Amino acid sequence: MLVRALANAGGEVRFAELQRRAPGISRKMLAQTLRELEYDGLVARRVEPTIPPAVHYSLTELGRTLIAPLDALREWAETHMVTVDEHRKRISAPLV
Amino acid sequence: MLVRALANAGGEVRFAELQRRAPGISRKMLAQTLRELEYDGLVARRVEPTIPPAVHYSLTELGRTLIAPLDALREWAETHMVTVDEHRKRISAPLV
DNA sequence: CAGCATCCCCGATGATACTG
DNA sequence: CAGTATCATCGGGGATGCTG
Repeated sequence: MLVRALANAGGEVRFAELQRRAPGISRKMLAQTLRELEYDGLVARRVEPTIPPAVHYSLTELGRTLIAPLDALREWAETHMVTVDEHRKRISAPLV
Repeated sequence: MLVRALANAGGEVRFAELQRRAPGISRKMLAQTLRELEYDGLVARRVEPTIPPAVHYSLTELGRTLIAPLDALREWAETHMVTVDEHRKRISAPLV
């Protein structure tokens, strides 16, 4: 997730760099999500008025409070995905 | 969320009861989601072969391990939603 | 570089009706 | 009671192209 990508970066990250850190996300969704997160006050956006412009994103203090609960979830997923997969196979009734 | 509704219930809950505990969710989505959760091994389903049938749902042990991280997130939301709302108003550029 | 603007499509979900 | 089947919609998101 974006918040994790921004957290990993530590400080500010530029748009393109963020895209590399969030593999699979399209430019459109990246831009859109960043706008939402900025709107919510979770992400700060800083524009350097050069040509071409350089835009830097970072987590706000509020955004950083989200890291822990989010990581808890991610860790749950990592720890239990194997178990879940095994259970799915055991059922062997491929749902849908 | 369903997991929370099941957690609240403590033990087994029947379909209709679950629907009451998860307001806003349609019968279709409830049934579908329950099947997925069962498939993943997070939810156990027990059918009493009476007429009409009585189906009982409950969290498995695996399902219960998900409660904590999920609640952490929910609590984050409850604690910070006010802040987020305030920030949105301060921006006053109604996004979209 | 960092986005918008468009067009387009498919899948997720709701509404409704039927059943063992 | 506890679903399933069918139909219709609607909007999220991808692809592409343009621009300050």
